[in-house]
Amino acid sequence: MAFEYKYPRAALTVDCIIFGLDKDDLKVMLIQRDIEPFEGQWALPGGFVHVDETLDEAARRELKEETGIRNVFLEQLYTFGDVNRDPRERVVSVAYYALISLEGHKIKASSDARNAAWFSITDMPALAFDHERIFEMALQRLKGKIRYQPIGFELLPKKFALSELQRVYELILEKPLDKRNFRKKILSMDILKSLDEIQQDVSHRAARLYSFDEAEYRQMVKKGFLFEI
Amino acid sequence: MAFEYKYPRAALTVDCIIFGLDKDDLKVMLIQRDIEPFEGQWALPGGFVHVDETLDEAARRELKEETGIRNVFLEQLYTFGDVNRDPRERVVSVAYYALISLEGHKIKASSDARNAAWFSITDMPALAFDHERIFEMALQRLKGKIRYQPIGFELLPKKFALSELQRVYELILEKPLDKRNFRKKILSMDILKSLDEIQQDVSHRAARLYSFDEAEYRQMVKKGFLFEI
DNA sequence: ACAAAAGTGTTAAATGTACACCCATGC
DNA sequence: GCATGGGTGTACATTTAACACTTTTGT
Repeated sequence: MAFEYKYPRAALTVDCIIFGLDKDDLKVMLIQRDIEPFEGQWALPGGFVHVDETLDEAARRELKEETGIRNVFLEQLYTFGDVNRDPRERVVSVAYYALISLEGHKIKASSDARNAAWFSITDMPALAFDHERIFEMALQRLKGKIRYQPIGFELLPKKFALSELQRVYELILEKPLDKRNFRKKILSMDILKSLDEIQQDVSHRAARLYSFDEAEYRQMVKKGFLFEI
Repeated sequence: MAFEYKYPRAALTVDCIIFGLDKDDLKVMLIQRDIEPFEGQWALPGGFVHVDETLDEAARRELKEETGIRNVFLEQLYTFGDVNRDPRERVVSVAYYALISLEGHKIKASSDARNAAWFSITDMPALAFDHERIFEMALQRLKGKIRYQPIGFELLPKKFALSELQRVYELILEKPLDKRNFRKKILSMDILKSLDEIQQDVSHRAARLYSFDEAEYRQMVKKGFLFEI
């Protein structure tokens, strides 16, 4: 069976930049290609958009297939449509980025036989296609967005210490932040629930744990609140 | 001649939200559809992406065909890919938004026979397809972006008065701004060139004209400057 | 002379920034 | 007892916000 059109059509794919926080390291999941073109090179996970699924659905499907993870932060980044970005034929790719925590649950890197691995964003290999450009744009988006949207939490487990949150910001913004000022600012927003729990298994004084109060945040946004670090 | 593929492929289009500033009115260009579906309804200008042009090129081509204008601010907004957004078949649309000034040069609304017109954003008709959603997102983007990127100038002629710039901000942010504070802030950034020219043909004291100093702005950004209103 | 918008400074309040020590815990 | 990070307050600097009158020009 074949499908016929009057004019040539581009193939449509989604590519995912999956950011995962692993202790003090921000990492990205890459897959080693096992076919030409760019055989053996690392690339962003992705695949074709089915004709009966939305773009978001396609991205979530890919994400699930590659990492087994559902219900994570996933947002459309940009659509890349240079004519020769794929040497085989015209391929337009809608890029998404996801934020997940690698702490606690082990995130499998790929469900099938393909070679997949996490790379620190400071130590990336050469990437196939225009994936370096996609990666750069994702980093820029993350850097910009973390300052005025509460997405830093998405890289942490549900329950986290303030110092962990601070480290997320320092990693992404690439500059040190003052501990007291950071705490003052983030707590003054009243979007964190202070839990009656503390860190476990640390070899020093255990920190109090907090969780992001999304319901409260939404309420406040309705009333005109603007998150800003 | 026909083109055959193993799997069904979505059609790929670009849609443009063309914002034009007309005195105190922010307007959007719409085209009245002359074929089904949604015949007679208003829609965003747009069309198919050719297989040998990039997405940006497709958007600029559409823009030129509809308004005759080149060299304007044009930026990708978002890609819309709901399965049934077009009742005929699967169509994925990459939306772009453009900012232009309607002052001075008369911008033709459409080059061909189609019925095209400018609508104030506060007085929009029902739109075809999911174009209302696209329009809403474009407005949101504009609202957000104008605060931290120097794009307000794009809605004005090259030479403009500070009060005109202020009105752009007031229109888009939907709130009044203090004249003295606004001037202080924008002038303190040193991204405006003060011209030795004044407004012509106004029936009151003529204001000094300014122009956006893009070269200077780029320099400053390199050194870490962040535009913010 | 009046209508319309241009242009101009000061003050108080709020916010941001810099900074250092004691505390609790595990080893 | 010492190493490690947790937790806390204040003073100063900067930024924002509120506010009203004189000037210029065209009619």
